[in-house]
Amino acid sequence: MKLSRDFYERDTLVVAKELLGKYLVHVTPEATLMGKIVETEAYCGFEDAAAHSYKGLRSNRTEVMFGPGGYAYVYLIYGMYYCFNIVTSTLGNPEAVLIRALEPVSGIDVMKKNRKTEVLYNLCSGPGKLCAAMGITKLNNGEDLCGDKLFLLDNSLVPEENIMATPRINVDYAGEAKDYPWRFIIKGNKFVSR
DNA sequence: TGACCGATGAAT
DNA sequence: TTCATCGGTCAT
Repeated sequence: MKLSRDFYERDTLVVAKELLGKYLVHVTPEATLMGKIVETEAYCGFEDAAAHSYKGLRSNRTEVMFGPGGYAYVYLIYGMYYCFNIVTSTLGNPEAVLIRALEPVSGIDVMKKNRKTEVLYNLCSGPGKLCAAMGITKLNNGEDLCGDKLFLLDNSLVPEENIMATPRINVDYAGEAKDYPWRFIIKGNKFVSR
């Protein structure tokens, strides 16, 4: 069953945790690509110095974060990698969850081709990697995740005792916000980033 | 119009 | 731990 708008339009930290175990699906001409979410990071609007929307910075890039929840925010990093985020909270609240790692489920042959590697554990174990594997590019920016092309499938909640929270990755520039425990992983899962 | 730089990845 | 890398962002 597809996740609906009201799943996304809630507290970002709650959504980041509850996204663990859900399935990300991308329907492409070549294959239907699917992976289970095993690692997320929350980015919370105006007050989060690590967020692109810090202090309410509103630009062409961040515009989609200000819209309703359940839309894709895809941006280019380091001039060569894409990162896929899910916009959370409601209209006017620029918050999002970065998807950092997936456990490949289907379309694995195509993922291997997209990533030019045969190593299963290396296919989606990082934000740039999973975008390459899943065929997600800036063309998907602003796409409605309640549509039929790029969406999420429900799955049972991961029990609290199987979730681990840690500080976020590569946000050393963010002052005290760099230590917020807003990265969530499924404890013991072998497909998380390093 | 252009100076600046990053929510990474891969090799070591 | 280090380092290559370059399109895009944002302020002008």
